[in-house]
Formats: sequence, structure tokens, C-alpha cells
Amino acid sequence: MKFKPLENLDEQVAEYLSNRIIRGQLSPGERILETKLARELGVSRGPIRAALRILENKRLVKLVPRRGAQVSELSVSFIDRLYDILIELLALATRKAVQNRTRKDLTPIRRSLSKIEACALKGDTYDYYNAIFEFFVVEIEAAKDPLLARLLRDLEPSARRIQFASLARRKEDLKRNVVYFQDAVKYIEAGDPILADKVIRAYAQNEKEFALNNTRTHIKK
Amino acid sequence: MKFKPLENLDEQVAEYLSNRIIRGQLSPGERILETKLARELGVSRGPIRAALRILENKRLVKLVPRRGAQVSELSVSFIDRLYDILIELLALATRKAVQNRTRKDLTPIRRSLSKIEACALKGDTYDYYNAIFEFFVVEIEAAKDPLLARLLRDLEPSARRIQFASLARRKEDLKRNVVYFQDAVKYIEAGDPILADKVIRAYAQNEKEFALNNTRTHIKK
DNA sequence: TTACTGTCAACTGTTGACAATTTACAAAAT
DNA sequence: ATTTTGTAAATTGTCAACAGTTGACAGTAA
Repeated sequence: MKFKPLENLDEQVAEYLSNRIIRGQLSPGERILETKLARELGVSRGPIRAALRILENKRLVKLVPRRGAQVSELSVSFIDRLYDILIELLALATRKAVQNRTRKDLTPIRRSLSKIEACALKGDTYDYYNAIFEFFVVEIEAAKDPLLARLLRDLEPSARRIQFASLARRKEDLKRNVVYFQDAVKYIEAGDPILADKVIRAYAQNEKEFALNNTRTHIKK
Repeated sequence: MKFKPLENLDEQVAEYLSNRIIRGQLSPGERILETKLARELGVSRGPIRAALRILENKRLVKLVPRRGAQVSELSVSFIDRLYDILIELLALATRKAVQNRTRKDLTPIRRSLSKIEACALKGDTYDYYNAIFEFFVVEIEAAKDPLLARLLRDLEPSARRIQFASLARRKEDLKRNVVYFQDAVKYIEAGDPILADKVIRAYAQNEKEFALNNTRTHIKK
């Protein structure tokens, strides 16, 4: 049996809030009251405050001194800017994955591609996007760059949040999208950083445009 | 007179520690004891812990659950990876600056170029690098992208730390470096994102190589 | 000597209380 | 009606105390 590294309350609370924000159960702009949340979760305010700091780094909440925390907005311009950055960082990660991957890294990459393909076939939108995030996780693993990994991990919840907001409309998109990942794996296997970079950029760009066109109803500005 | 936004203790402590780490007054690997620091600064452990979370995001300290905080290491591979990311993000910021700048943005950009030139002429290495950071700050301001601005701001202390560690050897480098910024401003004024991108990439690449060759003595691995 | 085990001091994790600040709201003035 | 001012309640900031965990080290057994 594998014992957990005994997460402290900070991270547990952060995880809990993170999920609720991503799923839209907490709406943009909504205030998060420390006292109230502490009562609800049965912990003191200390861990709550630490959790809010964690979420601020992931851009899920906005922290204003002496005015507390609120769920961050999901504006068009934010989506725009997030994907601009994601395009560059994912492309960089892909190039690094091509260069630094060992043979062992290929196994999980191929496995997550299969998962993507399977979900696309079944039309299971929710799991499909989970599989895509998993793909990037293993790709980043292969890139052997902890700093880049962490930056991307910090941006991941925002990406998830955006995708969740447009999940309903994504069904027909699946099969068209799979091609990107099939190509990406092909070039990662072949060791071609330029084409792999290009494919991932194209995917992220496509994702960006889809998000911009399909989250309008959920967001503020 | 301009009143401060009444910083809370969290940020003041973070600022204090940040400076000490950047200047090498706290050495890599050194533990930071909450209780001791709290006594030294005359505050309780609450703000200290919050400050440590802030510094963790800036990668200045490493936080291990139940084992406290220690000053992060400055390894060759970290420098390598940091600049890889900086190259992409600064290039992106530069392109955005070219596209989104107003006429008003040009004034501080030109002013900080003058400062760079003046410091290079005087051979004032320390202020020279301050001026360079200032240049990027105003450039990012012109790029009109708060998300990108924040990512870069989070990485800034690490870059400063690296540059501080190799400051002594940088004197002869100054005049050669100025050209990059003169060119960058030229292309920003002319509205040429491709060449501006290229210049900044070249600068950052150059900076990276210099750092890698001149911080060896200060770092661990 | 070397490896194990138990104990203790030093820390971090968590809490509840108190102080300072902000917000909401009602009353007064324009 | 609209703005201003004053006051109370709600909320965040800070602290100090207690609980739980970790790491070091001395003592014991091989």
C-alpha cells in the first residue's frame, strides 16, 4: 500500500476550491469569505488563506489586500492572452520533448494518444479533454524541464476552466482534433522538433479560436 | 505626496527576503526558520509563512511540507531553463509591444534606452543592469498584457539573482550589449515585430550564455 | 565498529482570539 | 432626489499558544 505524502490542509483546500472554480460552481467575481469557508470546511482561517495564495498563482482568484479574495473573471482578453502564452510554452515544451525524450518516455505518450483516440470515437467530450491534458503532462515529463513544467502546471487550471465553460459545444470538434495529436506523436517519434513545434502551435491556435467563439455566454466582458 | 497602497506585512517580508536572496546574503540551500525570522523582524509567523509562499512562486525558495523553507539552488540547468523560457516570453512581449504600443509608450522606452546608454558609458555595471530591467518593465507595459507581465515579473527575481552572481565579470560586456537595445527601440518605433523579436531573442540568448559561463563559482551543481 | 531504537529538542501545522480596516446602511445636509 | 457623514457589523490582518512531526543523538545490542 502506498501512503500519501500527507498533504497539508493548505493544498487540500486549494484543490477543493480549484475544482469548484473550474466547474463554474463558484462564479466569476464572487467573493470568497475566509470565515465562512473556514466554517464550511471545518478548518481554521490559516489554511484558507494559504490556499487562496496558491489559487492566486494559478490565476483562479484575485487577491486584494484588506479586501479579500474573489473568483477571477474569465474575460475574452484573458482567454486571448492565456493562449498566446500557452502557444509559446507548449511549443517550447514540445521541442524539448523531441530533443530530450528517452525511449521509455514514448510508452506513456503513445498510451495517452490511444486514450484520446478512444474518447474521440466514443464521443466522450469530458474524458477527451482530460486525455488531452494527460497527453501534455506526459509530454512535459519527457521534456525534462521542471521549471517549464511548473509554469505550465500553474496555467493548466485556467485552461481547464476555459474548456469546461465551452464543453457543451465541443462534441463535433473531437475527431478533427485527434489528427493534431497523431501528427505530434509521429514527429516526436521521428525526432523532428520543427514539425512537432508547428503541429502543437496549430493545435493550440485552433483551441484558442474555439474557446474565444464558444465561451461568450459564460463570461463577463 | 503619494501614499503607499498600505502594503501588508506579507509583501514587506517577501520583499526583504527577496532582496537578501538576490544579493546572495542568503546562500542557496540555507534553511529559513520561521520562528527565528519572525523574532528578527518583530512579526509573528503568519506573515512569514505568507511571504514564503510568495517567494516560492518566484522560485527563490523551495517549500517542503513539514520541513520548512530553504533558499533555492542556482544550478547550471536552472539558468539554462530559465533563459529558454525568458527568450520565448520576452520575444512574445516584444512583438506585442510593437503591435500594441501607443505613441505615449515610446517616451519611457526611449528614456530607459538613454539610461542604458549613459550607464554603459560610465561603466556603471550595477545601474546598467537595473536600467535593462527597467527597459523590459516599460516594454511590457507597452505590450498591454497583464498576464504576460505577471509571468515575467515572477521570473524577474531569478534573473536578477543570476545577474547579480555574475556582476563582477560583466564590465567589459556593457558597450557591446547596448546595441541590442538601440536596435530594439528602432524596430519598436518602426513597428517591425519580426526584427524586434529577433533582436530581443539575440540579446536574451547572449545573456544566457554569459550567465552560464560566469556564475559557475557561485553555484552548486 | 556498525546498526538499530528510543528520546528529546527544534520546528512546522493549525487554531482561536483580538486589532484594524472596510463595507453597508441609515440619518442628515445640500 | 442626491450627496455626504456617521455608526455598526462584517471581514481581513496579526498574533501567540498548542499540537504534531521531524531530525539528531545518545544509548544499546549485534
